[in-house]
Amino acid sequence: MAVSPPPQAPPTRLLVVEDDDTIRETIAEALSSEGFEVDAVGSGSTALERFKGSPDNPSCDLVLLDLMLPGVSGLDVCRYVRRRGFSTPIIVVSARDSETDRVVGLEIGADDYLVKPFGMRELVARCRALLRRSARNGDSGAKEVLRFEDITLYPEECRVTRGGQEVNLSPKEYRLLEVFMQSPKRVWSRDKLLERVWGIDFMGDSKTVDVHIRWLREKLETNPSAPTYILTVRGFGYRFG
Amino acid sequence: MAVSPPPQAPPTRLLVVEDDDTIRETIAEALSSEGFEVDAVGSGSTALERFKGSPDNPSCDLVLLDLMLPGVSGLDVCRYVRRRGFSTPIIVVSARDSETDRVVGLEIGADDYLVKPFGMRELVARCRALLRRSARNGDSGAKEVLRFEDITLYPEECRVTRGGQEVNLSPKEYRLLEVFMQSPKRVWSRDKLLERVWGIDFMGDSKTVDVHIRWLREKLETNPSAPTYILTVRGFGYRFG
DNA sequence: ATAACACGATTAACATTTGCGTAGAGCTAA
DNA sequence: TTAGCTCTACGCAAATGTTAATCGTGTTAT
Repeated sequence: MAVSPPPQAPPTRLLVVEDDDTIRETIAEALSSEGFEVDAVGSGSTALERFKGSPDNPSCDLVLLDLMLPGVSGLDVCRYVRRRGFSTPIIVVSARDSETDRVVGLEIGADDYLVKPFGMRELVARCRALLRRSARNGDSGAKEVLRFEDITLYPEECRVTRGGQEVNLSPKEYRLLEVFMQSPKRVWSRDKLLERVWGIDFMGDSKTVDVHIRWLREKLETNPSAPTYILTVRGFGYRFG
Repeated sequence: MAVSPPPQAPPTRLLVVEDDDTIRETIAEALSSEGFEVDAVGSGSTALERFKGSPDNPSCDLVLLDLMLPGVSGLDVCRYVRRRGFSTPIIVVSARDSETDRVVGLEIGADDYLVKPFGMRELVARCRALLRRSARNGDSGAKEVLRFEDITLYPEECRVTRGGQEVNLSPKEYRLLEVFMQSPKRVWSRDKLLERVWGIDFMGDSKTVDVHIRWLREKLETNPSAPTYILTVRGFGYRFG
């Protein structure tokens, strides 16, 4: 397959729910080292907080859920998540090994049921398989059009307009703008931008960002030397809006 | 007013691939009694015949695949199915129990890996869970004629015309055009196209896409070097329209 | 206030990537 | 066999990305 594409997509976010500190850490580490962004919590109630928002805007892309939790059990979490309308993929992880346990877990809305102890390679493979399946169904593909004042960015079409006029951006310029528009007002350091747009393995100078910002301004701003969209925050970086 | 007939959903069709007659019968019976339509075959080569058609017209909705088959192995079947671009859910069923076996199975494109012996209730639960997850794809059967300007694509007949004139496309060219026409304006990266048209485990170069795009333009465009249908989006991929 | 300094802006030279077009080899089916 | 399809390889040209040197401007210490 071709060279992996630059990180135009934000990293996949996994929620790990497990009360045993050792296991939780092991899992979190294994998944992090595979490039996932891991949010590891130790209780069901904390897990529930991650699903307070709208199902259209889930705070994670996949849940690893231990069943035997003190207080709010894993089954409760699963039920709650589904009842609230989230279709986030869930892999249940449990020491309970009976067929009935598995069936109940799956029927309650989990996508997979993995019995402890298990190997990290299998865990990762199952996560990947499930994410692959979910991605294909476009659950996560609902990229919304981003707007700010008279600027519009169409993620599906890699296209930007200002005041209805097409703006022709290079890939780096486009991704910079995309990152900016995904969180207006937020200040981005050069390093964070490099990480988001160029990828973690970029080894060059952070000054590179300056140049691309300049070019982006050239194409977006009315007066590139007195920008109104992409603002400089001296000593910190840049922000949009 | 007449009573409207109950909206009858077509039954879910499962393909069971298992060489052991007893096991195959047991599985087929268990699944039939759950309301599934079961197509049980005893060899890999027979299974392959079920995937001769177009990925948009799969002959089944889920595959239960034994790995240890005489002749064409289960892994071969899985690989073939994915390589041809089918996204049909696959549950691998195997006596092989090592973590490596499972990881390989999942990485090759299976959605789940179930170790023999297993209970029928769990099997059914896993089928249901997987179908539930895949269901969002839902539009199996839509098969509408796709039009854009003077180009028309007839999915049922795998046929394309431009200005009423028949355009003779190879399978890859046809699939490419089909993917494009299913979402006009949308930008497709080479990798995404490989995934959609070639299947997830295609191991070749993404430059391959370029060449097929070239051929497609050759047959579709008035001036292939100045395309008006299939446009290049430098740094991102291609788009239609 | 002003000089020294730090940081960002700007530009141009240079390097790399990307896409196009072509040719040819491997494979399969008629 | 021939013919069609698929994939890989290579060279070219243009677009894009990176580096580095210089210029401006705001900040700070004296």
